[in-house]
Amino acid sequence: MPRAGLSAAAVTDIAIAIIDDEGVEALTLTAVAKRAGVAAPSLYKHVRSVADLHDHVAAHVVAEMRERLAAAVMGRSLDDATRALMRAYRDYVISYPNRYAVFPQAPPRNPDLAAAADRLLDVALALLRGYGLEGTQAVHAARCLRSVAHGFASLQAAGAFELPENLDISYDYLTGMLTDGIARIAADQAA
Amino acid sequence: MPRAGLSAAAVTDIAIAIIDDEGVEALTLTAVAKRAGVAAPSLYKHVRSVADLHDHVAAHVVAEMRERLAAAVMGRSLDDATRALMRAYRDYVISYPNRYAVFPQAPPRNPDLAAAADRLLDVALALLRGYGLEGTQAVHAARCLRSVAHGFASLQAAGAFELPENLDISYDYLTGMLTDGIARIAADQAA
DNA sequence: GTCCTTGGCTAAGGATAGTAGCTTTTCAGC
DNA sequence: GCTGAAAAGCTACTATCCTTAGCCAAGGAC
Repeated sequence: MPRAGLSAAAVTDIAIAIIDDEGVEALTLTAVAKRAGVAAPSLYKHVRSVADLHDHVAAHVVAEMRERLAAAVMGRSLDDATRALMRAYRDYVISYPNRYAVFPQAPPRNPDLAAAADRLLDVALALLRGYGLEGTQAVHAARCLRSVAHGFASLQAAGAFELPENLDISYDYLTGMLTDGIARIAADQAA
Repeated sequence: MPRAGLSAAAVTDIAIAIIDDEGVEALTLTAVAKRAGVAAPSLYKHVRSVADLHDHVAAHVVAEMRERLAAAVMGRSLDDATRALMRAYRDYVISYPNRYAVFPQAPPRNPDLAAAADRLLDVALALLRGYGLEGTQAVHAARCLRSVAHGFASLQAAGAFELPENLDISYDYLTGMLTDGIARIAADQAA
């Protein structure tokens, strides 16, 4: 039995490839094993469980998204940065429609995943700090930002928007709501 | 073997009870059969498959939500109605946190479920018509409404908002963004 | 060259969805 | 009331998936 040269990272990569090709519901240990050219139980040398594999994939997705969002806001500020962040968020979903399904919604109990999520949140908080938002008001603004971005992204990833009307325009309206709303929250903070 | 007196509706009710009690991931035919006091294969007399059962539950949830939203906007118009709709949307999630997880995001292929979803959409479209929104602009506005309401609701249902900051305030900001945004879309339509 | 860690394997067990085919209940129609 | 058929149960079985247990070979450290 020649070694397949697997590793935790390689298994995660295969899992992501499966998700991209066949959707998140196709991600089973059997499917991973088949692609890796290995018997299913062998995967347990690299992965604790299927849930653990899911967490690894999610951590990868969150980190990848954080990179993109951070790059997008880099060198920008205020509404310009907010628009860039929203654009990057949606671009990610368009690039990898199936990956967004593993994006964690509940606060993750897996520490690595939680750390990745925190680093993603930091990007948003840095953006909001540019508006002078701190503390309580920053929390409200972050919740709004997250709700809007996630709401649209999850619906788009799920294929909810069927009508022929231009999605870019819809998203521009949504982005405009958000920038105006953040300005409002910042004004309340100043008051 | 005395009859248990099951029916498709009774099975759906049991499924909903399981979701309420234990979450959507606990909904299995075995669990339903146990509560119904029946062997698992017997359920196939009332249900086509587990996916079919899911669709029935989803149709129930969508119809229930439509009733609540329709009642909330009744007798109101414009921003007053929008605020009432948003409030009712969130109240539903608070009432039945586990049920929202079966809310269909992708356009359902099950005809009954699709019909229920259409009737829910009608409530939103009627609301938007009050703003003078029709056609393309109504589509954009409906997408915004849906994204915001769904984004916040799905995150809240998943338990995403952990911080002690008052959620009502966050949601009020979000609602304010939406009413302002709809006004903007309506203004663009008038232009 | 030997030894130990590592990464494979097969075998097996438990949960779940679903099918096949049988039996009993129930009830409509006579 | 009897009868016959549809409806609603059942057991037995298969397939898929996750997971554990325990064995064996590969391959590097010394």
